[in-house]
Amino acid sequence: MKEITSQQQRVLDCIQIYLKKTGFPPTRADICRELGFKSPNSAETHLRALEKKGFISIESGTSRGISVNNQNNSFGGDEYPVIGLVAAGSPTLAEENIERTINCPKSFFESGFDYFLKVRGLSMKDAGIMEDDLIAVKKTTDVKNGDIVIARLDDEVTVKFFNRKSSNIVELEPANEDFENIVINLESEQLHIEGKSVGLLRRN
Amino acid sequence: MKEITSQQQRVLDCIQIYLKKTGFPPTRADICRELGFKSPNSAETHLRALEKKGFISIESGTSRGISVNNQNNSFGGDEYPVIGLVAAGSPTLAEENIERTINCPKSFFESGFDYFLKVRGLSMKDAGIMEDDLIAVKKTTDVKNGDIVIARLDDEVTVKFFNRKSSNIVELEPANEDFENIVINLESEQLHIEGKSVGLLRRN
DNA sequence: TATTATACTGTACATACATTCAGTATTTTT
DNA sequence: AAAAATACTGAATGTATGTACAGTATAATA
Repeated sequence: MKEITSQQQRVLDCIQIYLKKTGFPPTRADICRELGFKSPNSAETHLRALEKKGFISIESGTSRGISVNNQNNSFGGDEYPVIGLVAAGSPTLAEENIERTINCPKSFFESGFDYFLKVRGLSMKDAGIMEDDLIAVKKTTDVKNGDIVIARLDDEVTVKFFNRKSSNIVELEPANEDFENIVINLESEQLHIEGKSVGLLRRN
Repeated sequence: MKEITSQQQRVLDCIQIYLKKTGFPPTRADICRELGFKSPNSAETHLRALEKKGFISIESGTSRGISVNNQNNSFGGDEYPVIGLVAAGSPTLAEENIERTINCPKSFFESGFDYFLKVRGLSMKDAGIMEDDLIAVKKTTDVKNGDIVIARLDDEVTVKFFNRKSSNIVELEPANEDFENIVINLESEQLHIEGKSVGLLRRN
C-alpha cells in the first residue's frame, strides 16, 4: 500500500461518506459534484490512482463499481479469529487453531483487542469465566497484578490471574478452589505472557 | 413493515449477499442472473414491492440505487440500549433507565436480541454472570426449564434460572448458594417473563 | 364476482455512466 | 534536463442500466 496524496484522500473519504449516506458507491459525476471538480475525468484519474495504490477496487464497465478495500476504521467491523485453547503439549495459539472468525467492531472492547480465545475448563469460574466462553485478548506483555492474563509455559497455554510476588517470582492464580496456584521462578522457568483479557463474550 | 413473501425474501437476500460480496448493490440484470429470472422486469417488480413494503429504498433513475432499510447491512451495526437493573420497587426496564447504547451487529447473538441488561448483584455468579456484566436479552415469553430468564414480580426485575414445577408453580433459581429459590404460585402472584438471556458481554 | 397482488417472459428505449482522447500546468522523480 | 506522476478542464462515445409497455397466469382480497 503506497502513500496516498491529500487529494486522493479527499476522494477516498468522499466515497466512504457517500457509501454510508446512500448505501451505494458514487459515480464519477457524483464525486465531481461533492468535491467541486468540473470534469468526470478528474474523478476518473483519482480513482485509477487509488486503485493502483490498492485502496479501492474498480469493476470495469460497471456503474458505481467501486469497492473500498480496507473496511476497518470506524465504518465496518473486522473479522476477529476465534482460537481454541487446546490441550497441553500442542503448539497452540497458532493459525491452525483458528476455529472461525467473528465480525465485530474494532472498538467493541474498549482498549482494542486482537483475537478471541475459547476457554477450556473451569479454572477461572469464580471470575465468571465458564467453559466455551470467548475471551477478548489484547496482545501485550504489559500486565499488572490482578489482570487476567493468557500465559504460556512451554507449550501449555492457560488463563489465570497474574500476580508478581517479587522480581523473580510470578504466581498464576486460578479463580476456583479446586485448582492450585502456579508458582513460577523466572530464573529457572520460561514464562510467556501472550496477552491479557479485555473482555468476554458468551453466546448461549 | 408489511409481510414479505418468500420470493421477495429471496430477492432481498440476493441484494444483501451481492452487497457483501462486491461492495455495491446489484442491477436488475444481476438479480435475474443470480435468481434465474429471464426478464429484468421480474426483478423490477420485486424491487418495487420491497420498496412499497419498506424493506428497501430505490433512488429513481440511479443505477444500482438500492439501499436496504432495516439494519445498516451486515457491516455497520445497530445501536442497542443498555438498561440498568435498578433496585427493587422502581419501574425498571423503562426507557428512562437506558444508560447508553452499544453498537453491535444484529446477528451478534445467534437468535437475535433486543437490548442489554446490566447485572446487579451476584445471584447468578455460578452461571458465570457477574456484577456489571451485560446480558443480551431477547424479548420473549417462550422460555423452557433451564433458561436464564429476565422475570418481573410486581416492579422487581430479576435474572434467574427458569423452572416450571407444575402448571401453577414456577421456581426462579439463583446460581449462588447464598441465595434462596423464589417459588411463585401463578394463581396468587403475577409473574411477567420479560425475556431470556441469549448471551453475555463483559468489558474489563 | 371483480379486483388487486403476486410472479413471471419479452421487447424497446432514453439516459445514466464509464471511459477514452485531447489539452494545460505544476510538482516530483530519475 | 527529461520523464513520470499529480491535478485538473472539456468534449465525445458506446454501453450498462432503469424503466415503461405489452402480455400471460395464479392466488389472495374485497
